[in-house]
Amino acid sequence: MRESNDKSWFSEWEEELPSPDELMPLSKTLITPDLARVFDISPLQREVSDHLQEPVQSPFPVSAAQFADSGEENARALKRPRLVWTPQLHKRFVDAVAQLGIKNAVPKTIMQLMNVDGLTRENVASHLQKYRLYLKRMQHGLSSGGGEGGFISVAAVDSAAENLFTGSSVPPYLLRPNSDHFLPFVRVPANHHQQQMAATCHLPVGHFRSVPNGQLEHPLLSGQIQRQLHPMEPHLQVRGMESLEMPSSNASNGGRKILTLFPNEDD
DNA sequence: CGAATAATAT
DNA sequence: GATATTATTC
Repeated sequence: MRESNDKSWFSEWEEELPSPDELMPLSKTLITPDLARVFDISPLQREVSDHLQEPVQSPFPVSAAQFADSGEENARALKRPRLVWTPQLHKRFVDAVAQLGIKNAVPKTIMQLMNVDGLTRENVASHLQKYRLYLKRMQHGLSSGGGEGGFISVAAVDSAAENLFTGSSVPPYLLRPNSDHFLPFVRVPANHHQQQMAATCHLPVGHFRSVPNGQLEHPLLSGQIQRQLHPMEPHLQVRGMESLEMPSSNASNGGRKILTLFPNEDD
């Protein structure tokens, strides 16, 4: 309808627009440098993909940590965000525990060895509690199993995992990374010298079908790439068919095949 | 320190 | 709304 004299008001409108350098850049932080310093917020929040040895930076999304301000109850009011145990952080944790040995692996020493900025003893204590529960259940789950010769036969498989694999439903830990259901992890003699951690589980034979390259395919695994199996073993992941290995000797125990999942190489 | 329990997050 | 994860309590 009214197209004709739009040019004039548009020009006026355009005149009043702020110039480019009057605009706050999209990337500009909303936290002033002063505030950042006071609350120990790193300006760039480097990725934690650090080179080994370097202290890990604060694992918190926004690390509102040190209440080093001029004594106000203000400081007490600020609560730090929940810690997220990323695989990197967890790796540090596991390494620290392993390095300390079971005797000295208590929250305080673990925390010190981890050397992570902003990590508290309580953080570690909480995680350690969960980690111990995991270890306990894992030990309980696979008590006996004498495996030599390529593969370990797992006597007792975690009941939840067993049931879910036996039934026709898709196992939840392949769908939901955060499920507490887990596969039992065992030490498996690797091809040559060293042992390595691996997860084994039983799968119904009928669900497999052979594919030309000699490997086996399973409907629950196809398309499942880079899926974490258990929060306590974040480095163990299903990697499509590449991680599927079948012991021909063990091929038929009770109508099951044993699937072995190996951890990723990268670290 | 660690188990139990509460509080959040998904 | 249940479950998993993290925090807090004792």
